[in-house]
Amino acid sequence: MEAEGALPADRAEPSADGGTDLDRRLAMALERVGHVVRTLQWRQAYTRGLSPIQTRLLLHLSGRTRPPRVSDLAAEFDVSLATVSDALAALRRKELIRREPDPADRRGRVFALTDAGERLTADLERWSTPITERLAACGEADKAAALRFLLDLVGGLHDTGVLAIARTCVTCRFFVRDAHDDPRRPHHCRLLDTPFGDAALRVDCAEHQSAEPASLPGE
Amino acid sequence: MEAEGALPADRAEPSADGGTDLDRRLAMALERVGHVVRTLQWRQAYTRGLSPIQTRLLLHLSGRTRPPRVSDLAAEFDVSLATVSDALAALRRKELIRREPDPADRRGRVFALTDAGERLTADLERWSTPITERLAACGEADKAAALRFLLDLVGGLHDTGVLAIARTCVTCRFFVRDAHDDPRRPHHCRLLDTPFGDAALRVDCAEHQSAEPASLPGE
DNA sequence: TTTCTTGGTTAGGAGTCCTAAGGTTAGGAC
DNA sequence: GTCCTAACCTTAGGACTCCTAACCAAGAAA
Repeated sequence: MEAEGALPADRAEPSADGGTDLDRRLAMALERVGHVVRTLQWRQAYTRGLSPIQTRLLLHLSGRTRPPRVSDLAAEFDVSLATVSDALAALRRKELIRREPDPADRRGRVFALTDAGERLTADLERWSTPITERLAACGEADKAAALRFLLDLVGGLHDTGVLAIARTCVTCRFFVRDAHDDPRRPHHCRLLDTPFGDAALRVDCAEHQSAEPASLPGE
Repeated sequence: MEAEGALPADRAEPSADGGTDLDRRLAMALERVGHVVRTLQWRQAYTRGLSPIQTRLLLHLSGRTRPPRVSDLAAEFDVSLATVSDALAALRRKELIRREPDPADRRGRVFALTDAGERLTADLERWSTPITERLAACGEADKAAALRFLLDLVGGLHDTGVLAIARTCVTCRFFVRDAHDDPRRPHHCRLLDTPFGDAALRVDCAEHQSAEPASLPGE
């Protein structure tokens, strides 16, 4: 945690090492939030005898339409194959997940929750209740703006290669930003052929298809 | 990662397990951001031969006015004394930090960066450049709103006891929200006796003093 | 076939994180 | 002053994360 200057700065002065003061404080705020998320997930998992990555794997497995492979999960969590393989083995020992050869290519293995895994996962999903309870007090417009801001940020970081995986609207080829005049529902999803607003932006859409040429100058 | 419904929902329908759909998606977005922060810090640290908690300790030590004790650091990072003690020992072996008995109470130990530690820390602080670079493209008003939103969230979670430590304006006894009519600088800091706006909100203020009775109904 | 390549697993090592069991120091009681 | 107890920290032991490197197994190509 970096220190802050002696006086509150509210102008955007470009500073010595990259980013304005506001930008750096915003990054610090994101770090604080990240810490909260980590802590909440950890607490939820610990009492159930699970480790952080095991929890994240279970949560990810739940609600996937098609079961992922080891390499998918490694890319998703930005860790090595070995690490995921290890954690998956632990979950298999606890009989929370099932492993099968990928029917499409029998070198690969795909994973799915067992019934016990489903039940536990439903419980783990409650890690966020302290946050959602707190959010209930916030204004809908503020929340929609925050959602859009955060997704634009992760979308941007995905485009610059920082993040390997991002299945959010703002990186999807079906997404058309500000396609409509209606300020309530400016965006458009070409897959569902529906207009929608910031508050409906998806974080992790099952139908997501990457808009690869996002970094090209033309189009 | 929970799955999302088949249609984009932009109304605030209270859902089965706590929180509206928007609230849950916002929590997921915060998780994504947390993942990005973790990943960036990890990458910055790994090539320097440091582990995540070692990095966080170094960053925290830098720019503290008074050197913290082991128990302070444990509370800060929501881990046990043993864990911090361990990581501090590793940093001491690498001669990045110095340990001394607390002059005020010689049971305690206080820690400060060595010169080598200072130099390395200046480098580690650059973990956030991918984020700040991306933020440079965002509007100042959006960033100020996001900063305020995030700090209100961590402030709220601090009040409800989820987070032990929060040295942000919104939890400080010197902070008066919306004290002035000027929409550019509505808030007031009673310590510095200065009005300021959302964009100047601090994340980790050295002068912070906890506003304890925040949870009381009266006042 | 034989070879190359890709997808996973396993082994070994450093580090995180816990609980439990020491060692010091501080502050009272006597 | 001496003893006791509480506070602060360190160490030990164990499960897990995370890496790299070495290893099998199955598809693809020669």
